[in-house]
Amino acid sequence: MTPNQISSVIETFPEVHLKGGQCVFSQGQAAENFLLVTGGSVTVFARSAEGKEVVLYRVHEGEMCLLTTTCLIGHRHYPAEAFTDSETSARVIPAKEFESLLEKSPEFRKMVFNGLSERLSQVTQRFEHVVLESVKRRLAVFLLSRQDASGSLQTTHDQLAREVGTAREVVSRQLKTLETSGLIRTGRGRITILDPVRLSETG
Amino acid sequence: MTPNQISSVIETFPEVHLKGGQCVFSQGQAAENFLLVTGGSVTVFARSAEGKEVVLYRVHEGEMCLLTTTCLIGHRHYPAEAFTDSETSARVIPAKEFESLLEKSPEFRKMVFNGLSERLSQVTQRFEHVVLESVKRRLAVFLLSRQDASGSLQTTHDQLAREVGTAREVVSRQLKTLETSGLIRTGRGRITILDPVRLSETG
DNA sequence: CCCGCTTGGTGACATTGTCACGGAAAGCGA
DNA sequence: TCGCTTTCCGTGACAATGTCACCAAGCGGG
Repeated sequence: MTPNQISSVIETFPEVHLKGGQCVFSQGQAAENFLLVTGGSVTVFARSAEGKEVVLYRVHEGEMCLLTTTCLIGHRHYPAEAFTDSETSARVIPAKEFESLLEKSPEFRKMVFNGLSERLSQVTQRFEHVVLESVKRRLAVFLLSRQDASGSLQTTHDQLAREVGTAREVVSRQLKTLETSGLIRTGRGRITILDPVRLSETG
Repeated sequence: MTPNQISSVIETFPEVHLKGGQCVFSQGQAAENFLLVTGGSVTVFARSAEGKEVVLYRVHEGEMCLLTTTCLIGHRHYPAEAFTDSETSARVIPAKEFESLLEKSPEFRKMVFNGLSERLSQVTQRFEHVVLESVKRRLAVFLLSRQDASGSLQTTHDQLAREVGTAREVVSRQLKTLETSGLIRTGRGRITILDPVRLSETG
C-alpha cells in the first residue's frame, strides 16, 4: 500500500470537527478510537490533584494522538487531558480497523512508529529542559519558537506557565525583567519580541 | 510466529555481557543495532552541558533499548547516555534483521510497540512527578519503591538526586529531616526505612 | 600510617514556587 | 452608557528548592 493509498483509506473514516479550546479527552476516559489530526492541533496536558498543569506535547496536522494507543496496548493509567489549540479536525479510526491496518500496511506501521517515537522524543526533550534549564531560558526559547512573522505572539502568562512548567507569577516576573531589559514588550494577552538576538542568549 | 519461536530466533543473535556501571552508549553515538536486555538492567540519563544529569527511564530484563530505534526512525538528535546498573547481558540485533522481524512477525511488532509505549509512559510519569510533586514526596516514593526485603537500600545521595531530578545537597537535607523525624536511618551508602507508613504519607 | 577518593554536611545566597491579595482591562447585558 | 463579571496581570511576603564553596568523615590502597 503506498502512502497515497493509505491516505485514501483514511479518508473513508468519519471526520470530526472541533472548535478551539475544546476538550478532546480527559483523565481516565476509555479509549476506543484512534485519532489522526487532519487540521489544527491538539495539546496534551498532565494535571496534578491540586489542578496544576503542564504541557506534555502537541499533536499537529498529519500526526496521531497516540495516548490512546499506549493506553490500550499497555493497560496503563494515563492521567492526561487534551484540548484543541484552535479549530481542529480529525479522522476517527476504530480500534479494530486500526489494528487491521497495522497488520496489513508497512507504511501505516511506519507512520505509527514515527508518531510514537516523535512523542517520546518530545516528552523527553521537554523533561530535560524543565529539569536542566532555568525558567528564563525556557521562557526565552519558547517565545522565540512561537513568534509570528512580526515577532509577536498572542498568549497569556498562564498559558506560558503551563508550557514551560512553572507558575504564572514566575512568568509575570520574568517577563517583567525581560521587558525592563528592553528585550520584549508586553501587553494584555500579547508579547512582542524586540531583540531576538539578546533574547536567544538569555539564560 | 509464536512468542516461543521469537525467543528462539532472538537467541540466534550474539549476546554481549557488561559489568555494572559500564556505559552502553553515549551522546550522539551512531546507532546501528537494537539491544534486547536479557539480564540485569540499564538506566538511561539525560545530561546537560554543565554535567547535570537526570534519569529518564530504566530498561529491565526482557525489554528493549529503543532509544536507538527512535533515533534511527526519526533522524533525531538524542542527547542521552545509558549505563548498566549491575552486571547485564543483552542480545544484539542488527538493524536489517530488526526491520525484517518487524515485517514478518506480528508478535515481535507487538513487543516493540509495547516497549515504545512503556517508555513513553515512564518518561511521562517521571516528568509529571518532577514538575508537580515536592522533592520530599518524590524521595519518599523512590525509597519505598526500591527497598529490599529488609527495608533498606544501597545508594548514594548523588544517585538519589539523579533519580528524583534534584541536587545532591537537597537530598542530603531532606534525608536529614526524615531521619530526625524517625522515618529512616542513614549511613554511608545506605538507607534503612524505619516507618514505611509515615514515609508513604510524606509530601 | 599517609594519601587520595568518594561520600556526606553545612552555611550563605540565588532562584523558583506558593499564597493571598488587589487592580486593570476586556466583555456583556440592561 | 453604566454596572457587573470575568479574565489577566502585578506584587509583597514567605516557603521550598537550587547553587556554590568548602570542609569533614569514611574507606581503600600503597
